Amino acid sequence: MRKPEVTNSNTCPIAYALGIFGDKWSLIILRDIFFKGKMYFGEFLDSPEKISTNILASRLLKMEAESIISKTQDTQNLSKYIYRLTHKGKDLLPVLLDMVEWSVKYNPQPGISSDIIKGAPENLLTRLRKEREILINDILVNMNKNV
Amino acid sequence: MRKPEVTNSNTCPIAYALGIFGDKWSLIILRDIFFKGKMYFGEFLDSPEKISTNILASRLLKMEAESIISKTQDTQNLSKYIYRLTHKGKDLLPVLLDMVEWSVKYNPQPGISSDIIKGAPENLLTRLRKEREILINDILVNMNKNV
DNA sequence: TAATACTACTTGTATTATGCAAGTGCTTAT
DNA sequence: ATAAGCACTTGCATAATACAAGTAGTATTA
Repeated sequence: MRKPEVTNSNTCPIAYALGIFGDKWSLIILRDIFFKGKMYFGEFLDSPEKISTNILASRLLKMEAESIISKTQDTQNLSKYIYRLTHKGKDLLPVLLDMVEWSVKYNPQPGISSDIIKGAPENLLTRLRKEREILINDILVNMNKNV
Repeated sequence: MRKPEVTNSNTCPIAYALGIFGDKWSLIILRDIFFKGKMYFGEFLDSPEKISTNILASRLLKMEAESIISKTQDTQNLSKYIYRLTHKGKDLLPVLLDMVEWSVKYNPQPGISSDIIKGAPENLLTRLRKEREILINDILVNMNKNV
């Protein structure tokens, strides 16, 4: 991987955002953190999309460099590292939720992504539309509770 | 380019969305349609991001195949084609707006993306938060008025 | 305490996607 | 009739990704 591109602060907002997380794998990782509560390198490898180790490493590095996630050593097991969302990263949840809402509307046979929102799969769409703030709070609160 | 991957209807909503528009160039094109009012192949080539013709052609084809955009011949000039958003495509505006909102918050020196929203650059953030529905309507209404 | 396994990576190579320059075919203006 | 505009396509060099294997530090097991 080459040196992570320094954020171009002179581009338009969309281009700025795309330069940071506008690729498939970064968003898959963010999904796993938000909706699946994942924190470890090995957990990200388990996703059905099958990200490879070098790409995962490069994306984690880039998102850490962009202050979207933080990396800390696991005090319970020093060979593991914990990846968490920063505030800047948590603020990306609306983007992900809009994608979910759009997909639920247009994908004929959607699987449920929000595994972390237990017991509320069928009314997800309703909550996305009418209880957005509450839903966002629920996800953020449940995220790091080792579901 | 290889045959556009058939939409996998069994994936999670995020993966479904990413499979359709989850790459830099598709979203740049959508930005140009939503915020710059672009409609022609040649107009998309003019963006500062400098998309190349083969990539532009492949993305337009894919988004057309996914019913995000439609392609019609320009009756005023038969050598030109007009690309417009379908309803499915217009429903992606919230995703783009969330990206703008996030970028405006975290990019120290943002350029203004919403060229189409004239006379309201400084209170964009306010509108994004408090008048979202009105803003969405404004953008969609102004989009195809050859600004 | 030595050997095995776990965890987070890195490295090398084949494959795929992208960037760039040039060309093609149809339409329109001169 | 000729040239210019427009939307592509094609060929090739370069860059990104996928896949398999290897490495180094920590933890577990015998």
